Formats: sequence, C-alpha cells, structure tokens
Amino acid sequence: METAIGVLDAEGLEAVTMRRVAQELGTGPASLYAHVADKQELRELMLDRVAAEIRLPAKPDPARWREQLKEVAMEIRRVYTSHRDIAKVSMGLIPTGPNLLAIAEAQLGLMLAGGVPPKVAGLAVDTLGMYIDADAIEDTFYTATLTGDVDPWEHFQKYVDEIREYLKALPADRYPHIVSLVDDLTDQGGAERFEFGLDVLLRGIASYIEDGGRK
Amino acid sequence: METAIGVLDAEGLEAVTMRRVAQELGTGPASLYAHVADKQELRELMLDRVAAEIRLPAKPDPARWREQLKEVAMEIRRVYTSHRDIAKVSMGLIPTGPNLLAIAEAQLGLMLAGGVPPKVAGLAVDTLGMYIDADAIEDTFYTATLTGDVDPWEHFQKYVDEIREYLKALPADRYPHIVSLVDDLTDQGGAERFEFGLDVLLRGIASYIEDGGRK
DNA sequence: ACCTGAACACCGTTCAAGT
DNA sequence: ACCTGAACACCGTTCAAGT
Repeated sequence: METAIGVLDAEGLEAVTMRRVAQELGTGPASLYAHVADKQELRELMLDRVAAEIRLPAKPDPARWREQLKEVAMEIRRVYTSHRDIAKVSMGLIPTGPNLLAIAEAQLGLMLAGGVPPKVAGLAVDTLGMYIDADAIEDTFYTATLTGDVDPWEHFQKYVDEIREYLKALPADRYPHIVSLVDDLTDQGGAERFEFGLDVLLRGIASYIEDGGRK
Repeated sequence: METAIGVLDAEGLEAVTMRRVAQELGTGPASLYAHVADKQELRELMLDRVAAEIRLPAKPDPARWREQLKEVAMEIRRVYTSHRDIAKVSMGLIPTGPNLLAIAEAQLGLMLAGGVPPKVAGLAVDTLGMYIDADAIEDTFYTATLTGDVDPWEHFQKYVDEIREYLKALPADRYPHIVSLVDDLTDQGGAERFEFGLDVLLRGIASYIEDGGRK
C-alpha cells in the first residue's frame, strides 16, 4: 500500500498499475495477486488508507453542526486533493473501509445533533460525498495525467485561459448569458467555488429542519 | 461518432477504445488519427453528440424557474444514463461543444429569470453540473464494465445487498448511526435519491434570492 | 501461504509510406 | 487530405510451477 500511494502521489492514479507497483517492489505483477483480488481492491485499500489522514471533530456541538459539517467536508477535500486524483476511487463507491465508515458516522452524528430528520441525513451523506468527490476530481483533473517534466499548474492555467478566450469569442446573440458570465463559469477548481457549493448544500439540508419532511 | 456511440451503448465507455472503434469501421487504429487528435477529443465529441438529445424548455417562465431548472436537470440525467457511463466524460470538463453550451445557457437563463444573482448563477451551473454528472456516474458505475452475458441489474442488486448485509453487521457501538440508517445510506442510484439532492441544491440556490449576496 | 516467469489478449500513439 | 501496416511501449489477469 505504501508503495502504491507513493506512485499515486508522484504520478497520479493512472500511473498506479499492477505492473508499476510490482516493479517498484522489485517483483513481477503476478505477485500482487497473492495480496489483493484485483486492481479495484488495491484502489479501495489505497483510498481507505488515505482517508485515515482525515481529522474529525472530537464531538458534535449541536449549536455549531453546520460549521462542523462544513469543516469536515473541507478537511476531506484537503486530504483527497493532497493525494492527486484519489477521489476518483471514492466516486460511486459505498464505503466499507473503517476510516471511510468513521467519516460517514461523524457526518450523520452532526446532522442528527442539528435536528436534521434521519432519512434526510442518510440521503445527505451521499449527496455531500458526491459533491466533495466531484470537486476534488475537478481540482486535479487536468493535472493528473501529466508527466513530471511539465509544471502541472502552468499547464492547467493555460488550458483554462484557452477555454476562457474561446467562450468570450462566442456569438453573444446565441449565448448571451455564457458570454457575460465567462469569468464566473471558468472559475474552476478554486476553494471559493467549493465553499459556495457547500453552502448551497448546507442551506438546503438545513431547510429540512423546520418543516421536517420531504416536500 | 455513430460507431463510437454504438460501442458505448452496447458495452460502456471503457470498451470505446481507438482500436475497437477502428475495428468496427473495418480499418486500423491509426486511421482514426486523421479525424481526431486523440482519445480525449473522441470522447468529448461523443458527449456533445449525446447532449443533442437533451430537450430544453422553449422559454423560461420566471414564476416556474425552479421547476423548469429541475426538469432540465432530470432530463440531462435521463439522457446521460441512457448512454451508459458517458457522464464520466462530462465530469470536470468545461463545456465547449454547441449542445453543452446551449444547456448551460438555458440553465443560466432560468436562474437569472428567477432573480438569482448572476455570480451565484454562474457558480451554480457548475455545482449543478457536478451533481448531475456524479449521480449519473453512480447510477451506471457497477454496470458499466460488465460484459453482455450477465444481467447488469441483477449484478448491481447483488452487490448492493452484499454491502447492506455487511453494514448491518457492523458493531453498533462504534457506528450507531450507520447501522440504524443502512437502508437510507444504501439507497443508491434511484431517481428518488437524485431528486432529493436536486431539491437540496435548488433550495440552497433559491436562498440567495432574498439576501442577494454570498454569506 | 506466498511468490514467480511466461503467456494471453489487449491498450494509445507514432511514423514512414502510400493514394 | 486521408489512410495504412508495422512498430513501440505499455496494460490486467491467469496459470502452472516453484518455495
């Protein structure tokens, strides 16, 4: 696992192949199959090991549940983005590893402490997770498959600038709103954008407290 | 493009390789490079062609902007999930194709008509897109890489049931909330779950109308 | 129980050569 | 401008054989 995460951090998830990890360990690819069933299992084990770095609040404070939930989300994002595109493994996965389970448990605890209806809390864990994963993936998308000799950030900026120019040059009669909002639309991957979406989600979740139901 | 989408629909995005598409066309893989720069460009062209199936409201009705925005989101999800895991291509991509641009334009128009502040609308398009993509990907995640001889739905159900049993057997003292909310947590991929998250997002977006600002 | 070499059936992309 | 064959440098997984 350490070797696999080393390759992940250095070159991204795509570089973590069975053959590459085996090579790094000085052996052949077939040897790994004595320890994991397949590549998917290796990836899930990597994810849960990375998730161990995520720090959770010691105990829920009912008065601050929203702030605490927001902090947890930002902490998950911080850890995920510090390990390249590991969030891709999380996307669509029902958590089973001990560390991922502890995170879900903490999120549920915070929402229940805040008075969010249990059913809403259950669904919201999933929605929140999807949002965090999606944002973490976006954040590292264009830098993930690059080789070490190009500065990833520079490459990413160049890509976004190109798109920005392209969108600005669009016919304003056909895409008036896009043209006038180009800068907001291409403000990808920033922490500000993540916080905005998080606030939207938390406002939405909180709105279920008063009326307590679905509609 | 037709051939590529044919392979996508039949066997999922992973099966859409340069070699496979070329083979389907009765030629060699190198021939494709006369028409697309690389595999990523092929994927983006596939996505925009699929996006042409998405039907948008004829014109925004300011009184019904939330319902209309919700309808658009559900329509995108419907079309994406009808083409296997094509949503994976959309994830993290800034739209540039004409059809994807038309969708973003329509979404912006609806929110602006509803009185959502422009900056919020700009960021919300991105947040909404991430949510739709993430849900569509979840919906097809475990069925995507299966070969034709196994019923994908049956396989998916078996997988979810296994996880459900595993979660139910967890120590209740360590994961009390997870154990008691197993059914809500494992209600993956349904249209109900999607609608819930969508409502959360729309409630959150609407909450910016009154106070008009960020905080 | 763990490891290995060799093989099978694949990949994306390049490039010189053709029409 | 478009297409091709052949090659390069890779993949995940299996399997018989070893320790």
